[in-house]
Formats: sequence, C-alpha cells, structure tokens
Amino acid sequence: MTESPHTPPTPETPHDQTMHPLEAQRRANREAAVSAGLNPYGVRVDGLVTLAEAGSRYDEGADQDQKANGKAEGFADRRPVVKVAGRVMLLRDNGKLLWINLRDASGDLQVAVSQRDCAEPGFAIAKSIDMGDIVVAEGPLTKTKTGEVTVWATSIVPGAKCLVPPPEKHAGLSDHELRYRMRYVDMWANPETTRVFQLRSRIVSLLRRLLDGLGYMEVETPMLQTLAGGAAARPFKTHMNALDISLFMRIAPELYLKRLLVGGLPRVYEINRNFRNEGLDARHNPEFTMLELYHAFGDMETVMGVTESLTREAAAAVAKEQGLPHSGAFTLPFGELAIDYGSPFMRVRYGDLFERVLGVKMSDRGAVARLAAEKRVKAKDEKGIALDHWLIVNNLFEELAEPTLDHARPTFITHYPSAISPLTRPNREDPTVADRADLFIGGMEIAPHYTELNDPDVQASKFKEQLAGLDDEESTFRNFDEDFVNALKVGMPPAGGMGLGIDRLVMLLTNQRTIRDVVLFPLMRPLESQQDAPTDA
RNA sequence: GGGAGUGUAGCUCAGUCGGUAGAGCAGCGGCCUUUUAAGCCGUAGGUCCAGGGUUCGAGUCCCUGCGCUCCCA
Repeated sequence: MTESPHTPPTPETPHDQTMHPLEAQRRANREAAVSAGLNPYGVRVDGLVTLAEAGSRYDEGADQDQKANGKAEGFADRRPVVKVAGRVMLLRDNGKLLWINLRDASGDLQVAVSQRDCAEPGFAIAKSIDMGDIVVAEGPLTKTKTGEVTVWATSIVPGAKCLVPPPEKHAGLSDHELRYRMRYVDMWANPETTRVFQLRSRIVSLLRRLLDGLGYMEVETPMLQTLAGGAAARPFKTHMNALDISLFMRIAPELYLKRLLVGGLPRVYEINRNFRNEGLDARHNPEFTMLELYHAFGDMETVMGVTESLTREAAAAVAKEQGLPHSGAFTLPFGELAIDYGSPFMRVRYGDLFERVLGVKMSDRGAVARLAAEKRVKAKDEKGIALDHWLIVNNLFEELAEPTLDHARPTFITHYPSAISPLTRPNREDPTVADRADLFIGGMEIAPHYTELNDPDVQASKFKEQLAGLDDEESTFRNFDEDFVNALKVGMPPAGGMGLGIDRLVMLLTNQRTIRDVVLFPLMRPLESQQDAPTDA
C-alpha cells in the first residue's frame, strides 16, 4: 500500500522519514497554540452543552433587543451565553471575521470569530485552525442576517489537533473500506453513521427494559467454552495456557441458559456476542450479537408472542424517534419495502406454504422427486448420491416457497418438518413436524423459536445421531455434552426458547443493507502493516 | 466457492483510438468583518494497487496476484 497520512506509522517507519506534507503542515499549524501558551490538545472544560442544546437556547427577543439597543449606555445584554465543543467541519476565513461550522454527535452549529469581539489568544488560535480540529468556543447566541443561529465567540481554545487531513468537505468519506477501517472518521464525516449507532443503542436498551418488565433476568454465560454447542456452526478455537486445554469461542449460549432453567431461574435472557468461524457477507460478521431467551413452563407460542411484542415496540420507538406514525398498522422503510410492524405478524405452516406454492404435498415422495427434477433443484450431494427426501423438500422450500412470502409483512413459518430439525422437540399431536417457528422479516431470517426438548434420553440420542453424521473436520470440534445431558437428568421444566439476531433487527429498523453498517467495527482483513507476527501456535 | 465491477493527488472523481498525469475540494502565499460548498489572485502536490507481458511507446491492451464493492451458492 502506498504511504499516506491514513497509514499509521509503524516502528519501522519513523515519522520523520514518511510524513506526508499535509501532516507536516498541520504539525506546523499546531505550534500556533503552543506559542500562545495553550495546549493544542486541550484541558478539562466544565459547563459544556451539546451543539443541539446550544442551538435550542437561542432567545429571539434578547437577540433583537441587543441588535436594537446594544450600543446604548448601560444596556444589559440578555442573550444566552453557551460553551460548546466540536469538530471543525467547514471554515470560511474573511480576514478579520471567521465562520466555523462545528459538529458533535448531536448536530452542527455555526460559530463566528470576530477580531473585534474575540479575546486574544482566541482570535490567533482561530486563524490557525485546520478543518477536522476539535475546538471549544464560548459566546452569546445570535442570528446572522441570513437567519442562522450562531455562537458569537468571545473565546476560542483548542480541544485537539487533527493531524490527519479530513475527508473532502461535501462528498465526505464514501470509500467503504476507509469508512469501516476508520470508523472514528466515518462517524463525524457521515453523521448518518452516528445516528444508526445511536438508534442501535436505544433499541438494545429498550429490549432490556421490556424484558426486565416481563420478568426475565439478564445473565452472562461463558463465551469461552470447552465444547462449542447449541448450534451447528464452526467455532473459533483458542488455547488456555494455565490449564493447557483447548477452548472454543461460543457459537451459542443455549446449553448454559438451559442449565439455568434446571437451576431454577424461571425466565432468563442474554444479549451478547456469538462467534462463528464461517463466511463473511452482507448478513454475516464472524462475531454478532444475539438475544437468546428461555421461558420455563412456556412453549414456542409463548416466546413467539414475546418476539412479536419486542419487535413491534422497538419498531415503534424507532418510528417515533423519526417522527413517523408509530401506532396502528405503522411501517418502517427497508430499501424498497415499507415493512408493517404494527399489524399482527403473519403465520404460515411450513407444509401449507409448500403445498400452496408448489402444488404437491411435502410428504409425497414421488411428486417431490419429480418436482425437484423439473425445477432443477439440488437433489444430489457432491458425490452424486441422492439426497434424503426431506433435504430435497427443504431445498424446494427455500428456493421456491420462502421467497413468495410478503417481505413487507413479518411472518412466522411454523411446523417445520422434524426430519430437518434434528435437535428440536417433535410436535405432540404430529411428530413428523417440529415445535419450531422462524420469524422472517424483509426476506431475512430474524429469530427461531422452539418448544425445548427436556427429556434427557431423547436429547442424548439426538446428540448421538448428530455426531454420527459428522465428517472428520466437524468431529474435531463437536462432542457429546455429557454435563448438559446430566443437567436434563436433574430435570429441566418444559420451556419455550428464542434467539433474536440483534444485528439483523437493527439493520431492518434503521434501513441499513449490510451488517457492516450496524456493527461499529466490522471485521476487516488486516493491513499488512497491522498483522501480528506469526506465532508458534 | 462462482460471476460482475473496481483500484489514478489527503478526499471525491475524470482520463477519448495506446502518444507529455487532469479537475474540484483540502493544502500553501496573498486580499477580504455577515459567510453558508464563501469569494478573488497566485502556487505546490503522483510508486496511476503490485509483478510480469505485448509495443518504438502502457494509467489505458494481455496475464498473474492482492485489496475492496455488489450479486449468486
């Protein structure tokens, strides 16, 4: 990669040999603060208000009064005085009057620095400011003749020097790679980025508040696990020196949360990171956030109700925040869709949808085989061996039936075939279908729901079946969880369980098309200069 | 894993048929006390992702690799 101010210097490339001229210039400009006796990196400042708050304190009457009578003998200026800090986004230097547009996480505000009204060294500091610097300004609020609320500075002090040239001032930072690698620039160059993460934070705290109100207790279970259970995914493996054992980053908290039901907690949830050592695309980041919850003496229906109300409440909060309708059949935009979160979520049985779209019963082996051939849906594995009937059914379902769902209506698909839900409890009335329901919104799978298996003997045999089907590679990280089966032997109450993908939910509610836009620091391939030296392990 | 696109100044982007590397913003030197992407005059800034090939000549064409983006599995 070519040398640029955006390439962090490494020990092997000292500053003085690689410094970009634009950085050198900014270092020189930094000296203005030093020679004025100020620290270019600032000091503690008390009494700051956000830029949005400062702007809202503008007093029209006091401003008019000042403009009319300001020069009169003994006139008292009643304009509110504010102290603000922000990053310099725009800078217009008219010689003896400078216009500075500041930005913070709350918004933007203009500051005027007049040689006549700003005490030294403030004016000298203002003259040395570079775009991207953080400055602190204080002064009364006024409106310019074009009507813009402005802090008329009586003092300016440095907050922090920006030695790296900021992005272009109108086009901003649009290069996706740079945006993700330098989120700390993206966040102020593109205020929309900060807004998404503010919403994400509010959504997650609302979910916690709602769950707490419903009597669920938040818990934290191991992220480092000796067995990577609870889902079918490849784990990240690490090593613990003290005990000289292998550990896995968890792929799901499920088996620990269920142990807590055995321990007597009636309703538990965890909102935390899972890690899966798999692909990386618009909907997958190797670490992602999941809300997983369990409800003792509930079932699939119980937790479906919880998911529906959590989703609706979160959507309503986002809609309200944006000044959109948030009751009745209200919607939020997602790409081209207007997703209806207000109406009751749709429900469709897997088998009914299959039959309606494909015209044959999923249990009709002959018809399914003919249909797979006709529709050219995968019916053989890599070795050319015919797939199991139910796998063909699922391929047909995922390719042809699932896409026909109305993406603008959140929909639960229920009654999955037991044959493709190996770890799930079979339905009491019809054991060929499983007590499992998946919520789909906007074409994305958001949350699976289960009536949990709590018979230790059934669980043990399902573990064994699963292990028998593993290839050599899978066998290296999957194992029989004796202790979990032992917990079930102690006795787990019947329960409903649910797992809600927080990143995908946030994507939907904030109208972002990729998971990288809702994860603050998405995983990126490291730059060569930032790679760790190879280790022995 | 497959396909498509893309990589040029700090940033955002042009670069025609293969013929001297371009613009805007940012920067630097001036002027300017009500600007809104301020304006005006002047000025500097390049490993065209990397390596190889074709050619008198490659940012441009070909090959290989790498990064990133999008789509598909």
